[in-house]
Amino acid sequence: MTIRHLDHADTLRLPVTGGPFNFRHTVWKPSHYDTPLEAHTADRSWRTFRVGDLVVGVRLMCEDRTVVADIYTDGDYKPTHREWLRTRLTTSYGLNEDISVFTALAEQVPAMRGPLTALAGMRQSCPEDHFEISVIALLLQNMTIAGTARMTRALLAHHGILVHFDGVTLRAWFTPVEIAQVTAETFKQQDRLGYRAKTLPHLAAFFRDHTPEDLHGENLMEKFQEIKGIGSYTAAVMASHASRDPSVFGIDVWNRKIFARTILRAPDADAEVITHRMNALFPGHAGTAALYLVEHDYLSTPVAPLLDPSGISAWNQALEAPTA
DNA sequence: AGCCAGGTAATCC
DNA sequence: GGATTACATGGC
Repeated sequence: MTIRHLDHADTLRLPVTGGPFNFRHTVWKPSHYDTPLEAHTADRSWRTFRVGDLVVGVRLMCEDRTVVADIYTDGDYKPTHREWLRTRLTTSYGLNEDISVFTALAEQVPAMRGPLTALAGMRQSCPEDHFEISVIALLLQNMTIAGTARMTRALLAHHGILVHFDGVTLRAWFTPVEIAQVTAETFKQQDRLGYRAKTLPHLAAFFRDHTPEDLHGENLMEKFQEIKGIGSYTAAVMASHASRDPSVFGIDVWNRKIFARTILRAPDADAEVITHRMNALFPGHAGTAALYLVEHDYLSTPVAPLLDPSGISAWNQALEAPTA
């Protein structure tokens, strides 16, 4: 179990455009389950990224209308990496996105009053790339959050990269190329993915052979669902998060009840009814509305609460333990 | 001890 | 077609 120590290599100052910005609720989402990929305190966040072969640790803070990203790496950091990271971070957290159209629509909907007030300026976040978010969506299929978190830890412990930077210990994703030769049997026996094990090699091959850019828009969604084990939910999570399509959201048995309760004032409802209602209320922005409804629902009882700064060392020890 | 979970595809009428 | 069921797993 080797650990890689990443050194400070750069500081990026990323301007925020497009109206109000809520740093904390953009970078840390109350509904997101705990992973070794990131850590958050009240005013700063740490997150790992892959830039191809390069492994990068990022510490994020916010000064007024600027996100300050300190970059840590142990590789050969080149100017192209700087530009790639500038683009990746700006896109991942929607720093250049204008959500005023959504806000104007939401102000007309009583059910959105609470979410808008509490979360004003929150934007979609997806530090994962298309492959990584697809793995997460795959692990969410028909599984409890505890089970999804367990499988995520197993995959990252066995196939990811353990890193230490700026006083925190985290893991970084594997790339499609790095797990291309891992068999479904290994994912099943070693990582305990259950029936999802069969899908992961296809996911890796898909994103090894296609860049999301050359399969844009609906074409990507359609091609993606040709993979056995990838259905409308997993594809929608990829589209709404990594492709950042504000009109799309994946419906599952969990958020379905949240939407039914908040929008339809019912304990539950058919997915088709919810989709129709959300699209009618928020044409072109139903995905953003879904994001606000879910995060507001979890704001008072977050799945993975913010760490106290003194809690970071305990976090580190848990990850560095051999069984992590 | 069972259920069943932030789905999907195969099978059945 | 739409309804029903198997799929793997382990936390509660």
